[in-house]
Amino acid sequence: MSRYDPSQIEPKWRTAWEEAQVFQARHDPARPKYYVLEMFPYPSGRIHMGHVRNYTMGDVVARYKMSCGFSVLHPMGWDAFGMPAENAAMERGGHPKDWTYANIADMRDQLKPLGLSIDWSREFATCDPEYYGQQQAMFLDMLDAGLIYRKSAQVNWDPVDMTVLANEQVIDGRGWRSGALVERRELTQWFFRISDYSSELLEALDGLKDWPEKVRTMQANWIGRSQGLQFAFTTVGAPEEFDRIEVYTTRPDTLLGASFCAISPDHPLARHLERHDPKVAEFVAECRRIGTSEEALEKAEKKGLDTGIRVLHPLDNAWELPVYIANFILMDYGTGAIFGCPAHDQRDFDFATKYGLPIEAVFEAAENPAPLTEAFVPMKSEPVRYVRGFAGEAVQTGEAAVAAAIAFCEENGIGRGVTNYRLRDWGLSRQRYWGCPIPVVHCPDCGVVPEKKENLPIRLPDDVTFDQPGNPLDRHPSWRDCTCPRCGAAARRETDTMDTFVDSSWYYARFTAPRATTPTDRAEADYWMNVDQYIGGIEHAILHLLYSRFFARAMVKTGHLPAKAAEPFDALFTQGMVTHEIYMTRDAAGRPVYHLPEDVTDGKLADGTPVEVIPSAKMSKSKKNVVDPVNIIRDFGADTARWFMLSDSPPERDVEWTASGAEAASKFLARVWRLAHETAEGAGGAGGPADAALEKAIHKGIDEITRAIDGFAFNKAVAKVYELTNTFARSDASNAARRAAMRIMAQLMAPMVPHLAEDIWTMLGGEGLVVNAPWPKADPALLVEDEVTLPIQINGKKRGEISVPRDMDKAGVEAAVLADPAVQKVLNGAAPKKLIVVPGRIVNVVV
RNA sequence: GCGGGUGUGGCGAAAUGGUAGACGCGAGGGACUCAAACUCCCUUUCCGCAAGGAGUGUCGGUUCGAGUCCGACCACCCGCACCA
Repeated sequence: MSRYDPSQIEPKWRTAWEEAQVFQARHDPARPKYYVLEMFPYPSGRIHMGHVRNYTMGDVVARYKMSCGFSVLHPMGWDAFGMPAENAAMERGGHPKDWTYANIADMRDQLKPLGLSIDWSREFATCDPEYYGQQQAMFLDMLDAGLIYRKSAQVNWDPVDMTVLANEQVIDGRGWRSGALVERRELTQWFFRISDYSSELLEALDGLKDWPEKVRTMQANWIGRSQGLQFAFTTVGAPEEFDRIEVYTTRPDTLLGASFCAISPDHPLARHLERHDPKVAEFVAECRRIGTSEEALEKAEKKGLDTGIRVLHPLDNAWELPVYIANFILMDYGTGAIFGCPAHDQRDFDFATKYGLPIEAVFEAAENPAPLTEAFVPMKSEPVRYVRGFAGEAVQTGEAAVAAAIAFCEENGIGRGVTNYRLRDWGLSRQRYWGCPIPVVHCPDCGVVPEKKENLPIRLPDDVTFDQPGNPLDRHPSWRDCTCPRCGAAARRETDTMDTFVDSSWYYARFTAPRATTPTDRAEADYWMNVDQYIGGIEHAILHLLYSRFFARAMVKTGHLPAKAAEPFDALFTQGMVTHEIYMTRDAAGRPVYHLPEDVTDGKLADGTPVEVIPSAKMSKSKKNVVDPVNIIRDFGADTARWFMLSDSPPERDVEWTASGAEAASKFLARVWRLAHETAEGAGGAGGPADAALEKAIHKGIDEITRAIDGFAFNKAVAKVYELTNTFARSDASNAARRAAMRIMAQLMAPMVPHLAEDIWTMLGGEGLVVNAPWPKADPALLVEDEVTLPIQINGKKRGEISVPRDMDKAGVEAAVLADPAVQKVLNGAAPKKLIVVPGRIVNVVV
């Protein structure tokens, strides 16, 4: 064989790796460990380019660390519970279990040809009873530890399909299948007490040095710590038991700008009024139709209803404010009631304008105050002049004024300073079949009773159908009926299952001992935790990563993880999406028709119809801008797919898939293979100084590529490999020097294109498998240059350059610069105003 | 609406506050070939014949020097608690 043929090479090396069991993670106390984890996939049935990119990046890290002498854990599993399986069962028939396991088998078959360094012996799916049974055991421990409780919460209810809808299933306030107007309903549901950990989860973010700053910022904002004042309004004309309304404010300094009090439609007072006043009932019902997502509430038009009730201003009892029920007040945040200060909050300003309420400025700009045409909301750190202040200086910052206002209110018995968090408890109940059953029983005598651990796993029944609306567990003839684990009386099993975020909140821990008969194995967790490098999409920046951080703490508390694993992910990397152009034509009615990239050549369909090209967007089935990795691997090989996914774009940014880019990647790999082949056949030049130059280039390459991989700059590593290859191809080095150089190139490329690297390694007489070869080390002596080129700037613009010895002192450089003809011409005999010499970098002459 | 991010040639991009455009794609020219494919070599930010000038989303600022730092704005992307 004398040409690069991935279809021959790739299966051969995968077999070799498998036979040598090189990817099996070994608990070896003598060696340092390294745990690389990519976010596990949902088994949709097809892998996509996003998977290829994600898993290739993880594979580069895993293989590189392996070469550096670490005992590497690089596992793979399946986030296998969730709605799509039930939707498939409803739409196409069949069983979610069959659908899911068939998808897993398909995806595993598609993934394996990529040649990932995965320890497949640790594979599991979250829908395996062996996995979710252990999750149930932890649920019981966490329930026992007071980390889980029940309370009433709201869900989206589809009155036609008689089912609970996910937020994504609510489109413009209507159910996605039925089209019926969605209502809010209350159900008693299970919750994790994540909010007990608010301050800890917030403060521990500072320790996550190897997480992206943006993710830590997003989490900090999500947790949302605020300092404020809680106080009570005394009511006038309110029903009995509602003589006070507790409110929370982060701006107590604006108390004298209050013009109304607003309560949530779910506030107890609103609920009370709803039962007696049809107008309130109608308004509250309208509010509930907005849905449960914060996004929908925030985007909805701000509306309120005057209840007729009044409250007394706490600083002036002669001053009454109206009480509104307002659709934008969240019951979950603070006390579910606020006072509105229209002058200094845009939403309150809009509300006051709409309902004709007074707008009184509390403070104005310290300089050049302007009349209010919109809310005046300066930074809290900016000093302003208080015209209706009641505590602190007349001119002070918002921060100082808030502190002074809280102190004043505490001294005068008006209220107290409190710390509040935006983070709400994590509702884990789902009214669905395809999830982990919550292991409790409802007994008429004993109430809610935890299942006994020896009865776990509580398995999902297989004999269910999806031809009727609602949760099949609710109407299962026998599964739901059981006996009380405490008194033995007839009882009902809990039919809610767990949020799939629970499944993904501890899978990383399970990988350390996937077959253990307890959730984790202490010795294995001690050795392998924490995850040294976690890789996944930025879309998981908040929920999945925050829930996992909480769950690890809950596992520590219940003895399932060592204390060191409270923060489970030491380093996090968030990779960008894979995008592609969109090809579109229009049908007779003018509606868009999308076309697969493989059906488009040179901007035309097979029949010659030109297509409209829409700029790249995230690959999605609906826009048909998808490229199937299976086809790419079949046509070009896995190494080409891997190489292209790593080249061009920085890993954290989106990468555009282009057919020409894939071809170029393939051509380049063929070129490297050819150069290696020629070298193996004895090709070589004169040698001599060329040998030394090539050796120097190789060591520079080792240095640069190693640093690029360490820094997650795979695109730069690829660029350096190109450079090195160009140098190699042009070199006049002897065959011996070329052989040595090419072996090192094989090692440097091995994490990225492992099959090709093995082939080259063997071709050039490398010992054993390149995957087992230790990472090459750059010789520092070969990295230094004797001469440096210094650009000369005149007034900041580059006007020339000089070459000087590397260690020339400043005075020498200055003299050389002043002697430069271009500089002399500009100076025209005069002395420069300033001469800036940055050693080894640049010279700037200011004239 | 709120929170976070991104923006540099025809395209993907590179650049510890120090030569803007490394490397690759595409395009153009050439060599090889009967011809083509493959391969190899050269050119390629824009304006300009050139000298030279302009240029990193827009506007302003700090600095000897700004793609990089600061402020305002625009566009797009991610998240918003039951998609995973």
